[in-house]
Amino acid sequence: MLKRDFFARSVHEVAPELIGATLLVDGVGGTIVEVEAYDQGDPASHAYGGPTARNATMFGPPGHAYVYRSYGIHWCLNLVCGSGNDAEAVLIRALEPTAGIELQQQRRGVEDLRKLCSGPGKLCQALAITGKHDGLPLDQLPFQLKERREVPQIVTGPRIGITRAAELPWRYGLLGSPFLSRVLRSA
DNA sequence: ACCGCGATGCACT
DNA sequence: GTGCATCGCGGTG
Repeated sequence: MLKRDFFARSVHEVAPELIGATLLVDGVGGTIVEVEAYDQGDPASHAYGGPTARNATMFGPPGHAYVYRSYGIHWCLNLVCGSGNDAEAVLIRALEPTAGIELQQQRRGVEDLRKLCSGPGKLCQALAITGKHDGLPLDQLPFQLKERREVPQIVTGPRIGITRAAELPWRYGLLGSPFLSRVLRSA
């Protein structure tokens, strides 16, 4: 299990190490295959411009979940990193489903495994992550984060769906995975 | 393969 | 009022 110390480092160290780790919420989830890093002073980050009610969790201690509503419809999950109060977080963008697949299919209304968790909004729907998870510690139920066993091959590229600082190659993916939100070519 | 759009909430100007 | 760290659908190559 990943402990809080794991997250108490620069988001740029933590983000690539999350590829291959296992994320479960109430026993449902899979292998992390795609993430994005957002750091302090990043114009694309919710924390850019200082603390607000929405981003308060990002300014709190590492090892906690930051969950926000996206486009009024979806939820997105971040894992807070850094030494504390420095507003760094990793956006979880895609999983390869491995646990509770039937439940995920039911929640998503789709059968195709590649469509269950291939996007930040999709995986929150599949794992039933909502605003009530915002601020919860990652080393306690309902969360379970398991360290990867082997170092996977990782591809980097620009982040997705942002306009500011879009050129920064802070998206990390598992090489060749069919469960990514979009194809990732080396940058 | 890409492009446009609507749904819907809320932080911020 | 504007702009999103999105998704799914329908249109066009």
